[in-house]
Amino acid sequence: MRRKKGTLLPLEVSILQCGIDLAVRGAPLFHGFLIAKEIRDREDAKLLTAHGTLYKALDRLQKSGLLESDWEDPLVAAQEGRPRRRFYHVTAAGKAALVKSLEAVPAQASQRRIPGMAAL
Amino acid sequence: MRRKKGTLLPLEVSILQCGIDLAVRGAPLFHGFLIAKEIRDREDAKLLTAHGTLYKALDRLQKSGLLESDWEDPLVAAQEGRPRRRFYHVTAAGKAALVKSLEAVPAQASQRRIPGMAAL
DNA sequence: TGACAAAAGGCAGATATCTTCCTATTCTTC
DNA sequence: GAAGAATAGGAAGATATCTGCCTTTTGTCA
Repeated sequence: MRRKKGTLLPLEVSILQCGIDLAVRGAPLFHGFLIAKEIRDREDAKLLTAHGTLYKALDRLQKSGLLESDWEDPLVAAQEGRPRRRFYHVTAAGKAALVKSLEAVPAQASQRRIPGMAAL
Repeated sequence: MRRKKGTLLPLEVSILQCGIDLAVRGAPLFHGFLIAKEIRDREDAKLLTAHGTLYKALDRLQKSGLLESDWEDPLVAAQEGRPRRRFYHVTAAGKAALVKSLEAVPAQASQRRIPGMAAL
C-alpha cells in the first residue's frame, strides 16, 4: 500500500493500543493470538481477518522498533501442551509513535483515547 | 462402526504397515504428520481425509498396545521452529496384529505384502 | 429380519506461528 | 494527472496435535 513514512496503519494502531492496554491491566507481554482475540473483541474487528495479516503487522512493528519480542520458554509451552508463543511488548518508541498517531487524527473512532493513555 | 474384537481397520493396517516400513528403512520413530504424508503418497490415500481421524486411530492403536509413543524433546522442536512432535513406534504386539490381519485377508490390494515383511 | 447400540469417520475449529502468492491500494515521480 | 513502484491485505496452506459434535456404518441381540 505504500504508506507515508512515520505513519501507523489502523491495524498497527490497534496492536499498540491493545499492547499498552494489556500492560496497564498488568500483563505487559502479549502474543499474536492474544492480540487477535483482543482485536476481535473490540470494535476494530474488521481490521483483522486473516492471521497472516496480523503476524506481518507484528513483524513490521518489530522491525521498526515499536515492538520487541522474546520466545516463550519451550519447556513451559510443552508443559501446557501447546505451540510456543512469541511474547511481544511495546517499546518506548512504540508508545511515542502511538501518541503521535493519536494526536494527528484525534477525532476518529478507531483511534479514540484509551484507558491508561495518561500513563504514556 | 462397532468392529469385531481383534480386528484391524484398513486405516490401522496402513499405519502399522507404514510404521514397520519406515523402521525397515532405518527410521523406527514416526509422528502423525509423517504417517499422514506416507499414507497420502501410497495408494491408500482415500483412507485418510481428515487429520482428526488419523490421530484418533493412533490413540486407539496406542491404547490397545500396538503402538507406543514419546514426546519429542521440546528444545529440539523449538530449535527447529515448529510444534512438538509425538513419536510413535510399532510394538511387538503391533507387528503380530498386523501379520494376523494380513494373513486373514491376504488377497486385498490395501493389505498386500510389504517390503520388509520377512523381518516380522 | 429388524432395531439398537457402539464405535469409526468427517467436519470444523482450537492452539500458535509463519510463508507464499495474488490482488488492491496508495504514494511518489514525471 | 497519469504511470509506475512499493507495500498492505487476503486467501490458503505448512507445521503439528488434539477436541467436540454429528453422521454413518456395522455388529449383536432379540
